[in-house]
Amino acid sequence: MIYVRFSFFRSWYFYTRYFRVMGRCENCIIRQFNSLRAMGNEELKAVSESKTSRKIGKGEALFGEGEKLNGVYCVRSGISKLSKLSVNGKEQVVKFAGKGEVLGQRSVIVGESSNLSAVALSDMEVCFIPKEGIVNALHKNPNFTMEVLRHMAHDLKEADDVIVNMSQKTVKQRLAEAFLYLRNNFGEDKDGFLTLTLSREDMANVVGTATESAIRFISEFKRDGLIRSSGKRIGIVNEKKLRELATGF
Amino acid sequence: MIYVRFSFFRSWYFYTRYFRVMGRCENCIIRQFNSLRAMGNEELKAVSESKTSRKIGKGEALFGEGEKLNGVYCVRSGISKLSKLSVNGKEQVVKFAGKGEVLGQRSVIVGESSNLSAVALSDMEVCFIPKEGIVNALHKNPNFTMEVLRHMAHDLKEADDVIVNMSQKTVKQRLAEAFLYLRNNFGEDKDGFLTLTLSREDMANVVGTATESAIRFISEFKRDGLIRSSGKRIGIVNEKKLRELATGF
DNA sequence: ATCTTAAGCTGATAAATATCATTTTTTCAA
DNA sequence: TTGAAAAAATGATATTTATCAGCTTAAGAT
Repeated sequence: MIYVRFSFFRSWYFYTRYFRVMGRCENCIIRQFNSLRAMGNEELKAVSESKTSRKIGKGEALFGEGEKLNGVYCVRSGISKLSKLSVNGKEQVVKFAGKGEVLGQRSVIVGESSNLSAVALSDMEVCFIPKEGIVNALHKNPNFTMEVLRHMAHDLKEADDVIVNMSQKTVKQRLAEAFLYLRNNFGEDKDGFLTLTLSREDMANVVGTATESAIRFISEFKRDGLIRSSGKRIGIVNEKKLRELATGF
Repeated sequence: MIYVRFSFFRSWYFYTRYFRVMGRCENCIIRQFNSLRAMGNEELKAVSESKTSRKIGKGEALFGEGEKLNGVYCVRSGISKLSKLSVNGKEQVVKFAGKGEVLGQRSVIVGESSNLSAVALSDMEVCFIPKEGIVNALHKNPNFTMEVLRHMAHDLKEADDVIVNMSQKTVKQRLAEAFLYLRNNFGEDKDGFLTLTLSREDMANVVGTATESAIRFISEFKRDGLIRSSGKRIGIVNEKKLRELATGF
């Protein structure tokens, strides 16, 4: 008997460790940041019951390019990169997603497999929401659909901006912009370093350049007093100059 | 009396010439190609009554970057480029829109002014649909909203692909790809030339390079027998090789 | 038809960026 | 702590692309 209870306890522990039920969606603060806030009570209840929560370690993948998604991921904490691999093995980071963002929406909506891969850049807590709940709400709740549409419209505009930047700005300008973006979107810690710490390689893949080139410009920025660094961590020293550089004066 | 009738006739002629009522949306074939097909009868009737039709001459603008849009444009014929200007005056073409496509949707949905400008690359016939009809349908008809969402999801995926191409492919590769794209999407005429004829400058702005560079590669493609040209018109000669070039073998 | 202007083309050169090779530093596991 | 492996940094060089200048051809207006 004792053995049974012990075993039960162990499996319960295991369960909560790897598929933690973090509580009810209705009470989830994260929801306020994304389109799920437009869901009705009934829908939210259904989602809450079908969702599972997971922890993703730094470097682990949420899903890969070309993978068929059976639902979306709602980020509770941590940051993930969304990227695409080319034939020659080079990676391009298309977007970062942090707290409150929903990943995989696009694929679930059009019913295609994902065109991007999602990899955790820091330890993450995410909720997995099976697609049925989403698809159902999309067909029945115009407010929700509208909200999702608004988010997608926003993403599309951002993507257009990235295209223009890619074609019209130099690597140096894009790099400067990337640092400002990282600070605006993910903030900095108490020591004034960017919260999101990226490897030089990742940085290069955001900006769309060779790793060595990224490193060279980062060194140059340091020499010129635009940024400072401690290990991988990078701090913005002269925001004004960085901004001037990024916009081309 | 006769004078009155004559005058009436004249104004009617004027009206149909410049704001031609092309018929009822319910019967419009174009609708089959875009999200408007998901509209209900009532909604379609309202749209049909509020819409106006316009002709746009080659080179004229449908709307400019930063302009506040009071509705969307549905393309009946002709092709338009959607592009963005940078501070230094360089233009980047982000997308082409031909028959059946709806322009300005994104801006109307989020209620922002347009982030892109739309200029006719050939004479166009478009229907202008005031935003009220669209917004109304978006809030009341989940099917329509869903359809718009699907289109936007598709655009977003395409935009992501463009980002990756911009950062990972050479100008030559992107140019080869552009020719294939133009053939796939807008076809070729009876003589085997691409239907959509672009200036070298526009071509460069699609690919994201300097006009001279685009010209150089076009010359090279001609020398290598990949394409041929007659004036501005360009014909694809060796699709296989172009494709190999574009994908990097 | 011709004049004018814009577009297309080409060469020379400069600038930006990638690649390869090597060294230094950091990280992390034994 | 140390030693191996990964990441970062740097130099040398090659490649790609942009810029500038001049020249030719095509197109549109009078």
